[in-house]
Amino acid sequence: MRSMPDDRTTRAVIRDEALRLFAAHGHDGVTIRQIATAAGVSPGLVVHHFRSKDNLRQEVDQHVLAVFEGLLGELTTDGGTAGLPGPGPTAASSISETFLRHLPVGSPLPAYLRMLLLSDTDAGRGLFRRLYVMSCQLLDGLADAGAASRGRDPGVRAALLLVNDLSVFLLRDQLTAVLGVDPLSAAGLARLGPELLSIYAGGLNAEPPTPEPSRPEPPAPEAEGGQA
Amino acid sequence: MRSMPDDRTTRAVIRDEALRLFAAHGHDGVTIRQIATAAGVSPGLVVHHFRSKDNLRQEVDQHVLAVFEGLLGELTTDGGTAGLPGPGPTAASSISETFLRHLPVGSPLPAYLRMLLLSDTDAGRGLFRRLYVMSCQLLDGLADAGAASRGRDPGVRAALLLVNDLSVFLLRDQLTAVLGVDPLSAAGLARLGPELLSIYAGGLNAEPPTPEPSRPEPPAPEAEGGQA
DNA sequence: CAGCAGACTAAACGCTCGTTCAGCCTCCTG
DNA sequence: CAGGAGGCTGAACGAGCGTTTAGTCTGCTG
Repeated sequence: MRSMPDDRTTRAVIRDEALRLFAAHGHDGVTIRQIATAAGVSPGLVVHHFRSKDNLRQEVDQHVLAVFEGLLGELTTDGGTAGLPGPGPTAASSISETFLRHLPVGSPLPAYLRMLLLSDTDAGRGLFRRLYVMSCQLLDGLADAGAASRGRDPGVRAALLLVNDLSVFLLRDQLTAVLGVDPLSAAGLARLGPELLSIYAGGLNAEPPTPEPSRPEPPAPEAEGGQA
Repeated sequence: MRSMPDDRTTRAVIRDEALRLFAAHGHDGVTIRQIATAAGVSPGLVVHHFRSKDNLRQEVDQHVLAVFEGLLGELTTDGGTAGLPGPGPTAASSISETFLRHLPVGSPLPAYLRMLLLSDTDAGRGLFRRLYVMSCQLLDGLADAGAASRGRDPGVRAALLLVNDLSVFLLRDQLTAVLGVDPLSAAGLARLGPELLSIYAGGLNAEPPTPEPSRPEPPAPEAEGGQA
């Protein structure tokens, strides 16, 4: 090893490149040879460090879930609604948003978690269950604080709040193409947040505070459409 | 051809089996040999009828989208909110629900559309754009009827309503595992619908009409209990 | 200095993939 | 009845896959 540009071991480099590629193309869409090339090593070395491709997949899964849990720990010790000056319901819509704010911008972690959630694996089901429990606790907290009602069926309401939050996450690219702005970027959140907040605060019939009676515009959603 | 159990041509049988398998496992998760076996023919015949696997994929895509458009035509001529006696906002939450009611129960079409939406292909992007335009028109109609407000940013509000509707669709299996009932079955809709309607009608703070102040239930969603 | 352990590579194995090819059988037509 | 067209099969090809193996290099240790 003549020159090591970073302080990660070769094993960690392979793991990180596998993470990045898995996140982008899914577990089955990536070959050991691609991972090896991305990490700058030979395919044999990947198998030398991790016993097999399936074992590498499991190890990356565990690593991602561990980082995720660690991040969750930070967020709860910080205080769930810290940093947001708005009223209660904000927290309900910020599970993924708060999560993203604590990650480097180019991190492959969100995409990996998205892939896991959609992957029909035990890891994905466990992750969703984890998020569901969190959503239940969050709704319970909001209800105790008087910021929200538990509704007729609290378990269902918590599930709805969760999947609605995740939908922006899962359809991020599609929304970007249609709205002209990444919904999870700062600019996107500035546009999406108030609208979602308005619905959660007063339902679909509540009137918008700012007097701008512009119509919805079905056509011309193309890139960077500078609409209202 | 000694005995043909149905009136479809062999070509149509291959196409339908490809549709079913693609819907379940994605385009890259299915081999020509699997499709051939499912259709009861040899792999060579699949290539004989469709020039290549990629061409078969495109043809199945087109077929699915054509059926989808046909169904959309039926729904709009039937009248958008027909069959639903509830108030206005019902229609906003029933794009996928109304859609599903017009399909045979075991139809692979929903799963195929889900896969397309998540597939990062031109077909998927076109489908989402189509749904977005529909959502914009639907919000516009609701607003004209006084059933909903266009909000501060109608384009964003329409997008949010769409992705929230789609989220139940995309996470159907995960919700089934957690709630113990398929959210898109009749029983599931009976549980989910009122809750969503309540949020859309009055926001998160509106009190439920039935006096059942039970707590949200984080534990015991279905089979085996929660982890760390 | 001898030798062992571990990081690492290059080559090759067996397998499955999409695709091709030669040929059979069964109609339909002249 | 001759003959061509098309549905259809089984075998085979080349490429790429995950994995195995043999062997090289390097640094540590006795």
